[in-house]
Amino acid sequence: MTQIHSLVITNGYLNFHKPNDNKWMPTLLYNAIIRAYHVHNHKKVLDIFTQMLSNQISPNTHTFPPLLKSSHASVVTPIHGQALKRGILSDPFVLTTLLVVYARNSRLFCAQKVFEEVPHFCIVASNAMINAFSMNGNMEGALKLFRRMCYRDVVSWTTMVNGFVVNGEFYAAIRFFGMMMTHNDVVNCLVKLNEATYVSVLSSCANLEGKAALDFGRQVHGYIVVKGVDLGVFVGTSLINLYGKMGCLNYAVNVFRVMVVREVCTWNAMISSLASNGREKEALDLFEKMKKLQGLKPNSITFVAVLTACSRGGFIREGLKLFGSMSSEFQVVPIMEHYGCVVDLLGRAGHIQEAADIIRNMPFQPDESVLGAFLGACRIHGAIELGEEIGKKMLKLQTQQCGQYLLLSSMNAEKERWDHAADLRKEIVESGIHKVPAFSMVHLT
DNA sequence: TTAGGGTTAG
Repeated sequence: MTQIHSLVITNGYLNFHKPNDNKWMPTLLYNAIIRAYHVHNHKKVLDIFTQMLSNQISPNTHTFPPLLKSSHASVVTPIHGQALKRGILSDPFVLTTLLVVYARNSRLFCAQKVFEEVPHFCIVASNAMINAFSMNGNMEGALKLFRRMCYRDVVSWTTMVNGFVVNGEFYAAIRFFGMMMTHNDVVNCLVKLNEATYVSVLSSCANLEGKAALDFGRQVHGYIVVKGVDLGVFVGTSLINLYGKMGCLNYAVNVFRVMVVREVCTWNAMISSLASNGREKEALDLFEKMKKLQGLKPNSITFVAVLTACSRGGFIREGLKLFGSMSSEFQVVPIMEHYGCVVDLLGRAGHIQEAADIIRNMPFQPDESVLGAFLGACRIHGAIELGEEIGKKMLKLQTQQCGQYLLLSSMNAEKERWDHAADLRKEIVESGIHKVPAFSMVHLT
């Protein structure tokens, strides 16, 4: 990439207008380079754009989409200004990209303002705006716009279903999918469901508990089979995830077997399913197979899955070995989740000191998930002093989840250290953390 | 040459 770039520069194409050249030539070249950097090394895109301007080459409508998508949040507004200055702010491609980028940076109001500038009804911009609302937690706005649209396509419907999923409204997602299936748009074959639609609805089923969600997911699976939809990576992985979460391991294995193309995420879903259904050893075997037979490179999520398998299966040595190999062998830098797994791994087995050492040597501050795993272990194995040290740290974090503090308090109580237990409860109250009252629900049909 | 929706962990 850099070599091609240098070649173009040394040939002088990017620096001046040659008299008889097509005057758009430098713009086209810059656009091509910006697009290529956007894909391969997006941090350099702004530099190239600056260079373009300093060489007095005019950007056009094709310059802005990859430039905006590569840019840091802090430069979106100045680039917006540039587009305005260049008189290309009525272009739907530029406007839609701006809208998407503002929404991605949680600037919903700016996204809405940009959307209002789109001169005519544009299905792509409208769908992008629906997504902007959903990603910023405003499903009401998304629904209002969806209803107002003069026509909708499969992306409009799927974006709505997915919006409910990312906002945790799984029942609403399933209901909306049901509406979609009976709507004229679909019934009259104006809109054909695609992989993304199935993925969104399967994901909402997987996030629910109970037989009803499993049955619905199986119906969707049946529909996919009847319609002769190829089991692509996305749909296949979603099905494995659904069956794995629902405890139907055999179904998950069957889907995994018939899939022709499997990517890392597919293997991750299968490894996780095995790990969470009591087949930890098979999860680790599959991990070996993935590396050796398929030559695939495990990613961050793969390691969460295998470390979970080790933790649940009590494979301490294997787990520590895997954790140690992450950076050195696979260039995967451990993040909070991995530390959580290792602390859980050691803690469950009663290696409290080693778990504490891991926490002390973390390159960043542990969060409540890591400390919580440790505290749980301290409680089970009666390590009161260490538990207190970590518990105090958690109080300093001032999170609003009180479960773990109460756990610490009960630890003291169990050991009949009532004064400590009482002090801790007092500290909890003073730090403004509230206990969420437990509740149960009865579903009336 | 350009814009919109999707899978995997806890």
